[in-house]
Amino acid sequence: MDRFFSILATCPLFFNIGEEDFAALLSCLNAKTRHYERGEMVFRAEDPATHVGIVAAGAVDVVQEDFWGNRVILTRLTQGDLFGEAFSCAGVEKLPVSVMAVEDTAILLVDYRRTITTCSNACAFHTRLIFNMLRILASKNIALTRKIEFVTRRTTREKLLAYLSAQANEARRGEFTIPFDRQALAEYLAVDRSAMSAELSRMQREGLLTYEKNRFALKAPRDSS
Amino acid sequence: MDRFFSILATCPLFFNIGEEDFAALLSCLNAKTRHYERGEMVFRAEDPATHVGIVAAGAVDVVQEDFWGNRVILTRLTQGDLFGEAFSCAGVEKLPVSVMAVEDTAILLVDYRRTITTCSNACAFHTRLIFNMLRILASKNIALTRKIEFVTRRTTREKLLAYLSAQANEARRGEFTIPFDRQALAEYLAVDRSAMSAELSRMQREGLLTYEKNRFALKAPRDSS
DNA sequence: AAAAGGACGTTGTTTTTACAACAAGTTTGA
DNA sequence: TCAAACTTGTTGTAAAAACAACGTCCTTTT
Repeated sequence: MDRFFSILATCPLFFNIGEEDFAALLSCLNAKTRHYERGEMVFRAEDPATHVGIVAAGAVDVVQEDFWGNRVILTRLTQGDLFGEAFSCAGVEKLPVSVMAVEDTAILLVDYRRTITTCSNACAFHTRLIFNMLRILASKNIALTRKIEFVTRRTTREKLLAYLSAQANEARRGEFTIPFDRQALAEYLAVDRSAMSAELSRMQREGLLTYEKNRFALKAPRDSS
Repeated sequence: MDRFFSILATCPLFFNIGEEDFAALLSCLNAKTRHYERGEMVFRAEDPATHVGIVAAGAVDVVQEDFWGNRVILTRLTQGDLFGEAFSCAGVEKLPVSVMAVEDTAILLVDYRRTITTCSNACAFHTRLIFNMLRILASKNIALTRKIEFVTRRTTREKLLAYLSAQANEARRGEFTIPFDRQALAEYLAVDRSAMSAELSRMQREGLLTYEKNRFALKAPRDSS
Protein backbone atom coordinates (compact mmCIF):
# COMPACT_ATOMS: atom_id res chain seq x y z
CA MET A 1 0.00 0.00 0.00
CA ASP A 2 2.97 2.18 0.72
CA ARG A 3 3.68 2.76 -2.91
CA PHE A 4 0.29 4.40 -3.41
CA PHE A 5 0.98 7.19 -0.96
CA SER A 6 2.58 9.44 -3.51
CA ILE A 7 -0.38 8.99 -5.83
CA LEU A 8 -2.93 9.60 -3.12
CA ALA A 9 -1.05 12.65 -1.94
CA THR A 10 -1.74 14.25 -5.31
CA CYS A 11 -5.47 13.60 -5.01
CA PRO A 12 -7.28 16.84 -4.20
CA LEU A 13 -9.26 15.07 -1.50
CA PHE A 14 -6.08 14.82 0.53
CA PHE A 15 -4.75 18.24 -0.31
CA ASN A 16 -2.92 19.90 2.55
CA ILE A 17 -2.83 16.79 4.64
CA GLY A 18 0.67 15.91 5.72
CA GLU A 19 2.05 12.61 4.54
CA GLU A 20 2.83 11.80 8.14
CA ASP A 21 -0.91 11.86 8.87
CA PHE A 22 -1.70 9.53 6.04
CA ALA A 23 -1.52 6.24 7.83
CA ALA A 24 -3.74 7.51 10.65
CA LEU A 25 -6.15 9.03 8.19
CA LEU A 26 -6.51 5.93 6.07
CA SER A 27 -7.17 3.78 9.09
CA CYS A 28 -9.60 6.31 10.57
CA LEU A 29 -11.47 6.37 7.26
CA ASN A 30 -11.36 2.60 7.17
CA ALA A 31 -9.89 2.98 3.68
CA LYS A 32 -9.26 -0.22 1.80
CA THR A 33 -7.24 -0.77 -1.31
CA ARG A 34 -8.85 -3.31 -3.55
CA HIS A 35 -7.66 -4.82 -6.79
CA TYR A 36 -9.80 -5.48 -9.81
CA GLU A 37 -9.08 -7.35 -12.98
CA ARG A 38 -10.15 -6.15 -16.37
CA GLY A 39 -13.93 -6.24 -16.53
CA GLU A 40 -14.54 -6.49 -12.81
CA MET A 41 -17.12 -4.18 -11.30
CA VAL A 42 -16.05 -1.65 -8.69
CA PHE A 43 -19.53 -0.21 -8.27
CA ARG A 44 -22.66 -1.64 -9.75
CA ALA A 45 -25.69 0.42 -10.73
CA GLU A 46 -28.36 0.15 -8.02
CA ASP A 47 -25.71 -0.24 -5.32
CA PRO A 48 -26.11 2.20 -2.45
CA ALA A 49 -23.83 5.22 -2.76
CA THR A 50 -21.85 4.74 0.39
CA HIS A 51 -18.25 4.96 -0.77
CA VAL A 52 -15.99 7.12 -2.83
CA GLY A 53 -13.22 5.60 -4.89
CA ILE A 54 -9.81 6.82 -5.91
CA VAL A 55 -7.96 5.23 -8.78
CA ALA A 56 -4.56 4.29 -7.36
CA ALA A 57 -3.44 2.44 -10.47
CA GLY A 58 -5.00 1.37 -13.73
CA ALA A 59 -8.20 2.77 -15.18
CA VAL A 60 -11.96 2.42 -14.86
CA ASP A 61 -14.92 3.30 -17.02
CA VAL A 62 -18.05 4.87 -15.64
CA VAL A 63 -20.83 3.22 -17.61
CA GLN A 64 -24.56 3.61 -17.77
CA GLU A 65 -27.24 1.48 -19.27
CA ASP A 66 -29.94 3.27 -21.23
CA PHE A 67 -33.60 2.34 -21.45
CA TRP A 68 -32.97 -0.09 -24.30
CA GLY A 69 -30.13 -1.82 -22.49
CA ASN A 70 -27.30 -0.23 -24.44
CA ARG A 71 -24.20 0.33 -22.35
CA VAL A 72 -22.84 3.86 -22.66
CA ILE A 73 -19.40 4.84 -21.42
CA LEU A 74 -19.74 8.18 -19.68
CA THR A 75 -16.09 8.71 -18.87
CA ARG A 76 -12.78 6.99 -18.30
CA LEU A 77 -10.91 7.64 -15.08
CA THR A 78 -7.24 7.07 -14.46
CA GLN A 79 -4.66 7.39 -11.74
CA GLY A 80 -5.53 9.98 -9.11
CA ASP A 81 -9.13 10.41 -10.24
CA LEU A 82 -11.93 10.42 -7.72
CA PHE A 83 -15.37 8.95 -8.33
CA GLY A 84 -18.64 8.43 -6.54
CA GLU A 85 -18.27 11.59 -4.48
CA ALA A 86 -21.19 13.41 -6.09
CA PHE A 87 -23.61 10.55 -5.51
CA SER A 88 -22.45 10.08 -1.95
CA CYS A 89 -22.61 13.76 -1.09
CA ALA A 90 -25.96 14.23 -2.80
CA GLY A 91 -27.36 11.38 -0.77
CA VAL A 92 -28.73 9.41 -3.68
CA GLU A 93 -30.12 6.07 -2.63
CA LYS A 94 -28.97 4.00 -5.58
CA LEU A 95 -26.11 4.56 -7.99
CA PRO A 96 -27.36 5.28 -11.49
CA VAL A 97 -24.05 4.16 -13.02
CA SER A 98 -21.60 1.31 -12.81
CA VAL A 99 -17.85 1.54 -12.55
CA MET A 100 -15.84 -1.13 -14.31
CA ALA A 101 -12.11 -1.81 -14.43
CA VAL A 102 -10.76 -1.55 -17.97
CA GLU A 103 -7.46 -3.15 -16.98
CA ASP A 104 -5.84 -4.43 -13.83
CA THR A 105 -6.67 -1.72 -11.39
CA ALA A 106 -6.18 -0.71 -7.77
CA ILE A 107 -8.86 1.36 -6.09
CA LEU A 108 -8.79 3.02 -2.72
CA LEU A 109 -12.28 2.85 -1.30
CA VAL A 110 -13.28 5.09 1.56
CA ASP A 111 -16.53 5.26 3.43
CA TYR A 112 -18.19 8.58 2.62
CA ARG A 113 -19.76 9.02 6.05
CA ARG A 114 -16.43 8.72 7.75
CA THR A 115 -14.86 11.38 5.60
CA ILE A 116 -17.42 14.06 6.31
CA THR A 117 -18.16 13.16 9.90
CA THR A 118 -15.91 14.40 12.63
CA CYS A 119 -14.78 11.29 14.44
CA SER A 120 -14.57 10.63 18.15
CA ASN A 121 -10.79 10.98 18.03
CA ALA A 122 -11.27 14.54 16.85
CA CYS A 123 -8.78 13.97 14.07
CA ALA A 124 -7.56 17.27 12.69
CA PHE A 125 -7.85 16.18 9.11
CA HIS A 126 -11.61 15.71 9.04
CA THR A 127 -12.14 19.43 8.76
CA ARG A 128 -9.62 19.48 5.99
CA LEU A 129 -11.33 16.60 4.20
CA ILE A 130 -14.67 18.37 4.31
CA PHE A 131 -13.12 21.54 3.04
CA ASN A 132 -11.38 19.64 0.25
CA MET A 133 -14.58 17.88 -0.67
CA LEU A 134 -16.42 21.19 -0.90
CA ARG A 135 -13.69 22.50 -3.11
CA ILE A 136 -13.71 19.45 -5.35
CA LEU A 137 -17.45 19.59 -5.84
CA ALA A 138 -17.51 23.34 -6.35
CA SER A 139 -14.66 23.30 -8.84
CA LYS A 140 -16.29 20.57 -10.84
CA ASN A 141 -19.47 22.58 -10.72
CA ILE A 142 -17.76 25.58 -12.23
CA ALA A 143 -16.08 23.49 -14.90
CA LEU A 144 -19.36 21.83 -15.84
CA THR A 145 -21.21 25.12 -15.96
CA ARG A 146 -18.54 26.57 -18.20
CA LYS A 147 -18.71 23.65 -20.53
CA ILE A 148 -22.47 23.92 -20.74
CA GLU A 149 -22.11 27.54 -21.78
CA PHE A 150 -20.08 26.37 -24.74
CA VAL A 151 -21.88 23.26 -25.86
CA THR A 152 -25.34 24.80 -25.68
CA ARG A 153 -24.43 27.24 -28.46
CA ARG A 154 -26.10 26.34 -31.69
CA THR A 155 -23.30 26.56 -34.23
CA THR A 156 -19.69 25.46 -34.26
CA ARG A 157 -18.60 29.06 -34.71
CA GLU A 158 -20.53 30.20 -31.67
CA LYS A 159 -19.10 27.36 -29.62
CA LEU A 160 -15.60 28.25 -30.68
CA LEU A 161 -16.07 31.94 -30.01
CA ALA A 162 -17.57 31.29 -26.59
CA TYR A 163 -14.74 28.96 -25.70
CA LEU A 164 -11.97 31.14 -27.05
CA SER A 165 -13.46 34.24 -25.46
CA ALA A 166 -13.48 32.49 -22.10
CA GLN A 167 -9.87 31.44 -22.57
CA ALA A 168 -8.91 35.00 -23.48
CA ASN A 169 -10.70 36.37 -20.44
CA GLU A 170 -8.93 33.88 -18.26
CA ALA A 171 -5.57 34.77 -19.74
CA ARG A 172 -6.54 38.44 -19.47
CA ARG A 173 -5.31 39.01 -22.99
CA GLY A 174 -6.29 38.17 -26.54
CA GLU A 175 -3.38 35.83 -27.01
CA PHE A 176 -3.24 32.52 -25.23
CA THR A 177 -2.63 28.81 -25.58
CA ILE A 178 -5.27 26.18 -25.07
CA PRO A 179 -4.77 22.82 -23.38
CA PHE A 180 -6.39 20.81 -26.17
CA ASP A 181 -5.34 19.58 -29.56
CA ARG A 182 -7.95 19.82 -32.30
CA GLN A 183 -9.47 16.42 -31.71
CA ALA A 184 -9.79 16.99 -27.99
CA LEU A 185 -11.21 20.46 -28.49
CA ALA A 186 -13.77 19.11 -30.93
CA GLU A 187 -14.78 16.46 -28.42
CA TYR A 188 -14.97 19.00 -25.63
CA LEU A 189 -17.19 21.27 -27.71
CA ALA A 190 -19.16 18.30 -29.03
CA VAL A 191 -18.59 19.03 -32.71
CA ASP A 192 -16.97 17.27 -35.62
CA ARG A 193 -13.23 17.79 -35.78
CA SER A 194 -12.92 18.42 -39.49
CA ALA A 195 -15.91 20.76 -39.50
CA MET A 196 -14.33 22.61 -36.61
CA SER A 197 -11.01 22.86 -38.42
CA ALA A 198 -12.81 24.26 -41.43
CA GLU A 199 -14.67 26.75 -39.28
CA LEU A 200 -11.45 27.86 -37.62
CA SER A 201 -9.74 28.57 -40.91
CA ARG A 202 -12.84 30.38 -42.14
CA MET A 203 -12.73 32.56 -39.05
CA GLN A 204 -9.07 33.20 -39.59
CA ARG A 205 -9.72 34.14 -43.21
CA GLU A 206 -12.37 36.57 -42.02
CA GLY A 207 -9.87 38.19 -39.70
CA LEU A 208 -11.63 37.26 -36.46
CA LEU A 209 -8.56 35.57 -35.10
CA THR A 210 -5.26 34.00 -35.91
CA TYR A 211 -3.86 30.74 -34.67
CA GLU A 212 -1.03 28.37 -34.97
CA LYS A 213 -1.22 25.02 -33.26
CA ASN A 214 -2.48 25.61 -29.74
CA ARG A 215 -1.77 29.33 -29.73
CA PHE A 216 -4.67 31.61 -30.54
CA ALA A 217 -5.01 35.37 -30.85
CA LEU A 218 -8.42 37.00 -30.90
CA LYS A 219 -8.75 40.22 -32.87
CA ALA A 220 -10.76 43.39 -32.29
CA PRO A 221 -10.49 43.18 -28.53
CA ARG A 222 -12.77 45.02 -26.19
CA ASP A 223 -12.15 48.70 -25.71
CA SER A 224 -10.36 48.62 -22.38
CA SER A 225 -10.83 52.34 -21.71
CA MET B 1 -36.96 40.41 7.98
CA ASP B 2 -39.48 38.20 9.67
CA ARG B 3 -41.48 37.81 6.51
CA PHE B 4 -38.51 36.20 4.74
CA PHE B 5 -38.29 33.33 7.18
CA SER B 6 -40.73 31.16 5.31
CA ILE B 7 -38.82 31.72 2.07
CA LEU B 8 -35.46 31.02 3.61
CA ALA B 9 -36.79 27.93 5.28
CA THR B 10 -37.42 26.46 1.84
CA CYS B 11 -33.84 27.13 0.76
CA PRO B 12 -31.88 23.86 0.71
CA LEU B 13 -29.02 25.55 2.54
CA PHE B 14 -31.22 25.69 5.62
CA PHE B 15 -32.79 22.29 5.20
CA ASN B 16 -33.44 20.50 8.46
CA ILE B 17 -32.72 23.55 10.57
CA GLY B 18 -35.57 24.33 12.89
CA GLU B 19 -37.27 27.67 12.45
CA GLU B 20 -36.64 28.32 16.11
CA ASP B 21 -32.90 28.29 15.40
CA PHE B 22 -33.19 30.75 12.56
CA ALA B 23 -32.65 33.96 14.42
CA ALA B 24 -29.56 32.59 16.15
CA LEU B 25 -28.25 31.18 12.91
CA LEU B 26 -28.68 34.36 10.94
CA SER B 27 -26.92 36.40 13.56
CA CYS B 28 -24.15 33.82 13.93
CA LEU B 29 -23.63 33.91 10.17
CA ASN B 30 -23.75 37.68 10.24
CA ALA B 31 -26.41 37.42 7.55
CA LYS B 32 -27.67 40.70 6.18
CA THR B 33 -30.70 41.36 4.07
CA ARG B 34 -30.01 43.99 1.47
CA HIS B 35 -32.31 45.62 -1.02
CA TYR B 36 -31.44 46.41 -4.59
CA GLU B 37 -33.27 48.39 -7.19
CA ARG B 38 -33.57 47.32 -10.78
CA GLY B 39 -30.11 47.44 -12.38
CA GLU B 40 -28.16 47.54 -9.12
CA MET B 41 -25.22 45.19 -8.77
CA VAL B 42 -25.27 42.57 -6.04
CA PHE B 43 -21.90 41.12 -7.01
CA ARG B 44 -19.55 42.63 -9.49
CA ALA B 45 -17.10 40.64 -11.61
CA GLU B 46 -13.62 40.79 -10.08
CA ASP B 47 -15.06 41.06 -6.58
CA PRO B 48 -13.64 38.53 -4.15
CA ALA B 49 -15.91 35.51 -3.73
CA THR B 50 -16.56 35.85 -0.03
CA HIS B 51 -20.33 35.66 0.23
CA VAL B 52 -23.22 33.56 -0.91
CA GLY B 53 -26.54 35.15 -1.71
CA ILE B 54 -30.10 33.95 -1.43
CA VAL B 55 -32.88 35.63 -3.35
CA ALA B 56 -35.48 36.50 -0.73
CA ALA B 57 -37.66 38.49 -3.12
CA GLY B 58 -37.45 39.69 -6.69
CA ALA B 59 -35.01 38.36 -9.27
CA VAL B 60 -31.41 38.73 -10.36
CA ASP B 61 -29.47 37.94 -13.52
CA VAL B 62 -26.07 36.32 -13.48
CA VAL B 63 -24.21 38.07 -16.28
CA GLN B 64 -20.82 37.69 -17.83
CA GLU B 65 -18.88 39.90 -20.17
CA ASP B 66 -17.13 38.19 -23.06
CA PHE B 67 -13.82 39.15 -24.62
CA TRP B 68 -15.46 41.67 -26.94
CA GLY B 69 -17.37 43.33 -24.15
CA ASN B 70 -20.75 41.79 -24.91
CA ARG B 71 -22.84 41.15 -21.84
CA VAL B 72 -24.27 37.63 -21.73
CA ILE B 73 -27.00 36.57 -19.33
CA LEU B 74 -26.06 33.18 -17.97
CA THR B 75 -29.14 32.59 -15.87
CA ARG B 76 -31.96 34.28 -14.04
CA LEU B 77 -32.51 33.50 -10.37
CA THR B 78 -35.68 34.02 -8.42
CA GLN B 79 -37.04 33.58 -4.95
CA GLY B 80 -35.29 30.92 -2.93
CA ASP B 81 -32.37 30.54 -5.34
CA LEU B 82 -28.83 30.45 -4.04
CA PHE B 83 -25.86 31.96 -5.85
CA GLY B 84 -22.16 32.43 -5.37
CA GLU B 85 -21.77 29.19 -3.46
CA ALA B 86 -19.68 27.45 -6.10
CA PHE B 87 -17.18 30.28 -6.38
CA SER B 88 -16.93 30.61 -2.64
CA CYS B 89 -16.50 26.91 -2.03
CA ALA B 90 -14.02 26.55 -4.86
CA GLY B 91 -11.95 29.32 -3.40
CA VAL B 92 -11.75 31.40 -6.55
CA GLU B 93 -10.05 34.72 -5.96
CA LYS B 94 -12.18 36.88 -8.21
CA LEU B 95 -15.72 36.40 -9.37
CA PRO B 96 -15.89 35.81 -13.13
CA VAL B 97 -19.51 36.97 -13.26
CA SER B 98 -21.68 39.80 -12.04
CA VAL B 99 -25.08 39.53 -10.40
CA MET B 100 -27.58 42.26 -11.19
CA ALA B 101 -31.06 42.92 -9.87
CA VAL B 102 -33.64 42.81 -12.66
CA GLU B 103 -36.31 44.34 -10.45
CA ASP B 104 -36.63 45.48 -6.88
CA THR B 105 -34.98 42.68 -5.02
CA ALA B 106 -34.09 41.55 -1.54
CA ILE B 107 -31.00 39.42 -1.05
CA LEU B 108 -29.82 37.62 2.04
CA LEU B 109 -26.05 37.77 2.07
CA VAL B 110 -24.08 35.41 4.25
CA ASP B 111 -20.36 35.19 4.75
CA TYR B 112 -19.15 31.93 3.28
CA ARG B 113 -16.41 31.36 5.84
CA ARG B 114 -18.88 31.58 8.67
CA THR B 115 -21.15 29.00 7.16
CA ILE B 116 -18.55 26.31 6.77
CA THR B 117 -16.50 27.07 9.86
CA THR B 118 -17.58 25.71 13.19
CA CYS B 119 -17.94 28.75 15.40
CA SER B 120 -16.76 29.25 18.94
CA ASN B 121 -20.32 28.89 20.22
CA ALA B 122 -20.34 25.36 18.81
CA CYS B 123 -23.69 26.03 17.19
CA ALA B 124 -25.34 22.78 16.26
CA PHE B 125 -26.39 24.05 12.85
CA HIS B 126 -22.92 24.50 11.40
CA THR B 127 -22.56 20.80 10.80
CA ARG B 128 -25.94 20.86 9.18
CA LEU B 129 -24.99 23.81 6.99
CA ILE B 130 -21.86 22.05 5.77
CA PHE B 131 -23.81 18.93 5.06
CA ASN B 132 -26.44 20.91 3.20
CA MET B 133 -23.81 22.74 1.20
CA LEU B 134 -22.22 19.45 0.18
CA ARG B 135 -25.58 18.20 -0.87
CA ILE B 136 -26.38 21.32 -2.86
CA LEU B 137 -23.10 21.23 -4.73
CA ALA B 138 -23.25 17.50 -5.36
CA SER B 139 -26.84 17.61 -6.58
CA LYS B 140 -26.07 20.44 -8.95
CA ASN B 141 -23.09 18.45 -10.11
CA ILE B 142 -25.25 15.48 -10.96
CA ALA B 143 -27.79 17.67 -12.73
CA LEU B 144 -25.10 19.37 -14.79
CA THR B 145 -23.45 16.10 -15.70
CA ARG B 146 -26.78 14.73 -16.81
CA LYS B 147 -27.49 17.74 -18.94
CA ILE B 148 -24.09 17.50 -20.56
CA GLU B 149 -24.82 13.93 -21.51
CA PHE B 150 -27.82 15.17 -23.46
CA VAL B 151 -26.55 18.34 -25.05
CA THR B 152 -23.29 16.81 -26.24
CA ARG B 153 -25.17 14.46 -28.54
CA ARG B 154 -24.85 15.50 -32.13
CA THR B 155 -28.39 15.34 -33.43
CA THR B 156 -31.74 16.41 -32.08
CA ARG B 157 -32.94 12.84 -32.22
CA GLU B 158 -30.01 11.60 -30.16
CA LYS B 159 -30.54 14.35 -27.64
CA LEU B 160 -34.20 13.46 -27.32
CA LEU B 161 -33.53 9.75 -27.02
CA ALA B 162 -30.85 10.31 -24.39
CA TYR B 163 -33.13 12.56 -22.42
CA LEU B 164 -36.20 10.40 -22.72
CA SER B 165 -34.24 7.26 -21.91
CA ALA B 166 -32.96 8.89 -18.74
CA GLN B 167 -36.47 9.91 -17.80
CA ALA B 168 -37.73 6.39 -18.41
CA ASN B 169 -34.92 4.92 -16.33
CA GLU B 170 -35.74 7.31 -13.55
CA ALA B 171 -39.42 6.45 -13.70
CA ARG B 172 -38.44 2.78 -13.95
CA ARG B 173 -40.91 2.34 -16.75
CA GLY B 174 -41.31 3.32 -20.36
CA GLU B 175 -44.19 5.62 -19.64
CA PHE B 176 -43.63 8.86 -17.81
CA THR B 177 -44.31 12.57 -17.79
CA ILE B 178 -41.67 15.22 -18.20
CA PRO B 179 -41.49 18.52 -16.32
CA PHE B 180 -41.02 20.65 -19.44
CA ASP B 181 -43.26 22.01 -22.12
CA ARG B 182 -41.87 21.88 -25.66
CA GLN B 183 -40.21 25.28 -25.55
CA ALA B 184 -38.52 24.58 -22.23
CA LEU B 185 -37.40 21.13 -23.36
CA ALA B 186 -35.93 22.60 -26.53
CA GLU B 187 -34.03 25.17 -24.49
CA TYR B 188 -32.83 22.53 -22.07
CA LEU B 189 -31.57 20.35 -24.91
CA ALA B 190 -30.22 23.39 -26.77
CA VAL B 191 -32.15 22.78 -29.97
CA ASP B 192 -34.75 24.63 -32.00
CA ARG B 193 -38.27 24.09 -30.77
CA SER B 194 -39.94 23.57 -34.14
CA ALA B 195 -37.17 21.28 -35.34
CA MET B 196 -37.57 19.31 -32.14
CA SER B 197 -41.32 19.09 -32.59
CA ALA B 198 -40.78 17.83 -36.10
CA GLU B 199 -38.26 15.27 -34.89
CA LEU B 200 -40.64 14.07 -32.18
CA SER B 201 -43.45 13.46 -34.62
CA ARG B 202 -41.05 11.74 -36.99
CA MET B 203 -40.01 9.43 -34.15
CA GLN B 204 -43.61 8.77 -33.32
CA ARG B 205 -44.36 7.97 -36.95
CA GLU B 206 -41.46 5.51 -36.94
CA GLY B 207 -42.92 3.80 -33.89
CA LEU B 208 -40.08 4.63 -31.53
CA LEU B 209 -42.41 6.22 -29.05
CA THR B 210 -45.77 7.80 -28.52
CA TYR B 211 -46.60 10.98 -26.72
CA GLU B 212 -49.33 13.35 -25.84
CA LYS B 213 -48.47 16.66 -24.25
CA ASN B 214 -46.00 15.94 -21.46
CA ARG B 215 -46.68 12.24 -21.32
CA PHE B 216 -44.30 9.98 -23.23
CA ALA B 217 -44.11 6.26 -23.79
CA LEU B 218 -40.98 4.63 -25.17
CA LYS B 219 -41.40 1.49 -27.22
CA ALA B 220 -39.33 -1.67 -27.52
CA PRO B 221 -38.14 -1.60 -23.94
CA ARG B 222 -35.13 -3.49 -22.69
CA ASP B 223 -35.49 -7.19 -22.16
CA SER B 224 -35.87 -7.28 -18.39
CA SER B 225 -35.18 -11.00 -18.10
C1' DA C 1 -68.97 33.67 -24.93
C1' DA C 2 -65.79 36.08 -27.56
C1' DA C 3 -61.19 37.57 -27.91
C1' DA C 4 -56.45 37.12 -27.14
C1' DG C 5 -52.51 34.74 -26.28
C1' DG C 6 -49.95 30.65 -25.99
C1' DA C 7 -48.55 25.92 -27.14
C1' DC C 8 -47.76 22.66 -30.57
C1' DG C 9 -47.20 20.79 -34.98
C1' DT C 10 -46.16 21.40 -39.99
C1' DT C 11 -43.79 22.83 -44.01
C1' DG C 12 -40.36 24.88 -47.12
C1' DT C 13 -35.98 27.27 -47.50
C1' DT C 14 -31.45 28.35 -46.17
C1' DT C 15 -27.61 27.47 -43.40
C1' DT C 16 -24.74 24.50 -41.01
C1' DT C 17 -22.99 20.15 -39.75
C1' DA C 18 -21.52 15.45 -40.08
C1' DC C 19 -19.10 12.35 -42.58
C1' DA C 20 -15.71 10.48 -45.54
C1' DA C 21 -11.69 10.70 -47.93
C1' DC C 22 -7.43 12.57 -48.65
C1' DA C 23 -3.10 15.60 -48.69
C1' DA C 24 0.50 17.94 -46.28
C1' DG C 25 3.04 18.51 -42.35
C1' DT C 26 4.77 16.83 -37.84
C1' DT C 27 6.13 13.68 -34.35
C1' DT C 28 7.67 9.25 -32.72
C1' DG C 29 10.41 5.52 -32.29
C1' DA C 30 12.59 1.55 -34.18
C1' DT D 1 17.37 8.13 -40.57
C1' DC D 2 13.37 6.31 -42.37
C1' DA D 3 8.90 4.66 -41.87
C1' DA D 4 4.81 4.64 -39.43
C1' DA D 5 1.56 7.01 -36.91
C1' DC D 6 -0.58 11.02 -35.82
C1' DT D 7 -2.23 15.87 -36.41
C1' DT D 8 -4.27 19.32 -39.02
C1' DG D 9 -6.43 21.36 -42.86
C1' DT D 10 -9.27 20.82 -47.13
C1' DT D 11 -13.02 19.55 -50.02
C1' DG D 12 -17.40 17.59 -51.64
C1' DT D 13 -21.67 15.49 -50.50
C1' DA D 14 -25.45 14.03 -47.89
C1' DA D 15 -27.88 14.79 -43.77
C1' DA D 16 -29.58 17.61 -40.28
C1' DA D 17 -30.69 21.85 -38.05
C1' DA D 18 -32.04 26.57 -37.84
C1' DC D 19 -35.23 29.74 -39.17
C1' DA D 20 -39.48 31.72 -40.52
C1' DA D 21 -44.10 31.54 -41.32
C1' DC D 22 -48.41 29.74 -40.53
C1' DG D 23 -52.64 26.77 -38.97
C1' DT D 24 -54.94 24.51 -35.27
C1' DC D 25 -56.15 23.69 -30.86
C1' DC D 26 -56.32 24.93 -26.12
C1' DT D 27 -56.32 27.95 -22.21
C1' DT D 28 -56.98 32.23 -20.10
C1' DT D 29 -59.02 36.58 -19.67
C1' DT D 30 -62.50 39.85 -19.75
